[in-house]
This record gives sequence, C-alpha cells and structure tokens, in this order.
Amino acid sequence: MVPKKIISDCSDCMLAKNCVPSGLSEKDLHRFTDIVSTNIQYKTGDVLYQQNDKTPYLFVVKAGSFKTQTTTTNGAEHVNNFFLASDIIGLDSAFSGIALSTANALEDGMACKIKYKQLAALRKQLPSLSDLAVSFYANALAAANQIQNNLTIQCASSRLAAFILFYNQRLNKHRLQRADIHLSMSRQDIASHLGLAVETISRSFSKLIETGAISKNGHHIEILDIEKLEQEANLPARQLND
Amino acid sequence: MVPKKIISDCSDCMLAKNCVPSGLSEKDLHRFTDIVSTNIQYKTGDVLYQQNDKTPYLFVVKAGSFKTQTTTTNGAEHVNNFFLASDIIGLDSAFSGIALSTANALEDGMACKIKYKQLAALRKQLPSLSDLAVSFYANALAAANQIQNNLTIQCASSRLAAFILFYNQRLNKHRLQRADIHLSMSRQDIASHLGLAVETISRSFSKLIETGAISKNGHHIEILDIEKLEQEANLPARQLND
DNA sequence: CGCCCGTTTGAAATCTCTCAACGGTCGTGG
DNA sequence: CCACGACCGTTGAGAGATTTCAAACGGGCG
Repeated sequence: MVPKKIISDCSDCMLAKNCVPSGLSEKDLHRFTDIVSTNIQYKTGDVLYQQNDKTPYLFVVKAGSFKTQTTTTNGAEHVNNFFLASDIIGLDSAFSGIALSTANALEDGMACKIKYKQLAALRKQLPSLSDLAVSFYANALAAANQIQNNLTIQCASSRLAAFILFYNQRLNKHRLQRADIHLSMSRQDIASHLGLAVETISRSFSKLIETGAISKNGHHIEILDIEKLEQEANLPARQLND
Repeated sequence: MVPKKIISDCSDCMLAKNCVPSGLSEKDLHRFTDIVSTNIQYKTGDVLYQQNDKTPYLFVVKAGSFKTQTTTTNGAEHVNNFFLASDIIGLDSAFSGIALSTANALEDGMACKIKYKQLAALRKQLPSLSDLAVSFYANALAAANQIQNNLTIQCASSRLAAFILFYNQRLNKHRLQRADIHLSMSRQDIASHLGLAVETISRSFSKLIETGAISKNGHHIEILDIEKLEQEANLPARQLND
C-alpha cells in the first residue's frame, strides 16, 4: 500500500493553497511530502532555530504564532518579525544555511518543517515551484518594506496604530474579516519590534483607547473604528496628541 | 554575422559575477542578452518606474546610485532603500508587475534593464538560474532586515552611524577596502530613510565629527576611526551624547 | 552678481526615555 | 485554601532627546 496518509496531510491542509503544494501537480505532491514533516507541535518559547546556527529547514506556520529576533554585538535584542498561519519562517536564512535570527514560538502552535536543500532540488526540476519560490520571497520582501515604512513613523502611537493595522490585515488573510485581535506577543516584544520603550507602548495603547479607535482587554484588542485608527497611523509627525 | 557585440556586453562586464550571467553557461548567455538592455544611461532624477505603475523590468545598477521611495496615503514620502553598483532594483515589484515604490537616479549613472517575464521563463528552463534568483531575493531580504534593525536604534547619531557603516560596507563590496564615502543622496533623503528630521541628521553628523569618528566635506564623508564609529552605532539607547 | 536651494545652527516646545512605584495575574509552597 | 513572590503591564514624574520654527550660511546656476 502507498502511505496515503502522508499525502493527505498536505492535500487536506487548509493552507495548501498558500504553501508549496500549490505549485505542484497531484502526481508530484508525494515528492514534496517526502521532504516535509507536517504538524510539529511547539509550546510557548520553543525554539525553531538559533541565530548563527545551521538551519537546514524552512518552517510553515500552521497554527499559533512565532517571532524571530536578532542579538546584536552589544547584546541588544531586536524582534524582527512575527509569523502567523501560512507564513514561512526562515526565508532569509535557509539559502545560506546559517540562521540570521532566532525563531521561537509565542504560544502553543504547529508548524511544518521542510528540508531546504531538497526543496531547492525539487524546485530546479519543477518550473512551477520556481515561480512559487520567487512569489514567497517577493511577498516577504514587500512585507519587510512595509515594516520599514512603519518604523519610520515618528509618533509612537501612530507607529503602534500602523502595527495593529498591519497585524490585523495579516490575520484577516485567513479568516473572515474581523476586528478582534489576539496579540500573542508581550509588550516587550512589541516595544522591541517597533523600537520604542515598553512604557511608551503601554501609553500609546491608552492613547488609542482614549480616541476610541480600539478597546483592549489584556492581550485582546478590538478595533472599534478602523478609519480613526488609520487616520491615527497616518499622522504626519509628532503632534496632535491631546 | 552573429551580433557578437551584444554578447560581449555581458561577458566583458565587471559585474557579471554578481549578475544573471553568473548563473548561465557560455552557450546559454545569448538567451539572456536577448532580454536585457545593457548600459542605459540615466541622469540625476530620472525615473526608472513609478509607484503603482506596471513595471515589467528588473534593473541592475552598473554605475551611479539610485533610490526607491514610497508615498503613503496621507502624502508623506519615505525613502525605502538606496542602490549601488550590482544591486538589483525592483525585486519586490517585478513578480506582481505593479511597482510598490518609485525608483529614480540620485546621480548620473547606468543600469541594465531586464524583461522580467522573459527572465522568469528562462529561469524555469535553466535550474541554475532558479538558485540564483533565490539567492538574489535572500540577499535582498537579509539587507531589508539589517535596515530594519538600524531603524530601531534609538539614538539619532547611532542610527546615522549604523547607516554610514552599512553604506560603506556595501560600497566596499566592489572596490578596494576604503574609508571614503560619497553620499550621493540629499540630507533630506537620509532623514526620510532613517525616520528622522533633516536638522537631526545635520546635528548627528556634527556629533560624529566631534567624536572624531568621521570627517565630512559636503557629501563626501571619510571614516577616521571605524571602531569608534561602530561603538557609536552600538550605543544601547538614548544617552552618552556629551 | 543675485537668487534659489540645500545645509547648518540656534532656541523653544514637545515627546520619549528612564527611573520608580503600583496593581494584577499566575504558579508555588505552606 | 490562602499567602507569597515573580513577572507583566500600567501609570506618574523628571530628565533628556528630537522636533519644530526660525534664521544664517554656502554653493550652484542663470
């Protein structure tokens, strides 16, 4: 008997259309399932790979959320990115094989682990995978540019507003359009990601609540007035904070 | 007669080892030269492509320097990136075919223009090009992460120091290790890129000069003490500015 | 030579950072 | 079951940095 179960792991996957299988014909799918370990469980804090270590894998987030962070020479840490369902972790590192950052789980979740070299070999044989790889990278690059833009917003509460909008937009890619957000990362992680102090993050949340743009209960955020939030994110510089 | 000249354009190119030809055998090179316009001249301010326009091309910088910038909904502009010799412009846009930013020349220079769709077709036929494409994207992604990290540096003069180091590092990829830098962009461009006010950029330059890390004459910078500059770039937060 | 633009410098206003204290949650241990 | 401590998040106050507005300087160009 053919091991049908392994194949169905990917063919039944809700996220297959955003993952490698979308670039494969049904008859080639098994060539991918041979090099992927699906549905690996991770608990809060579990590490996918460590900065400067060898990383022979790409990871696709199936459930939960993850973050990548880098430690600079002086010991300071910076959270580079957050990853949600269907996001691919390790695109910047897998090609060279050396991890540029440390990746770990923000909450209990699942991810699929792909052997990068073998995926590259497959890509060279199957033209459709080549386009898919490029599209993954192009999307990651576009997202990085978006984050860059957000980081240059001067006003702290605007930067936070932009972050919330960006996060919500990514959440809504894989669910019905909603306005409630579960922020799985700590305030410290948000602060590090946005280049602000923790206290400033806290105060910025309060400010966004005061204006009526959002409401908040712990790590649970609700967007009450998305237009107001967008307007808040687009403030030209430091000002209008009363 | 075969149009030998066009082929030699790329085979004689100093930057060929960093460009598409490095992924091609000699016999396949003509297939690339058919889809590239080499050594197009650009004058200061010339636009390669405009945000939201269709962009069927990738550009490889041959000489001079370029920038990409995005205009947000409120009209604010942000300089995303600067491009030097051998850099590829348009990786984020070419796949979708819609420009995410506007690209233009910072000074008189040259670039080679590649028809993206035909390059993609070629990539699907030639496995070595597939790896090359991924390596280009992985490098671009790593650079974007580096810029992200620099943007979260709190102290303005540290952020500028990190920018200068990053810029110098990129310049030195294609020249003998040197310490003199020609900054072809305006202070306004640097300010926009780093998310600071123009005046702050100016003052930060003065600060770096006072410490003896660099000297400056208009757009010409010289790194006098690279260790001091690195130390300056690694300051933990806002402080030590006297 | 004068004008325009980009850059630099000065001073005041504003925002963020830092330090500090407080409240709340959670897990542990008595 | 409750008390305690640790950790996270919030709020307050002062110090410090950057922004803003303003003006002066300098080089390039007509």
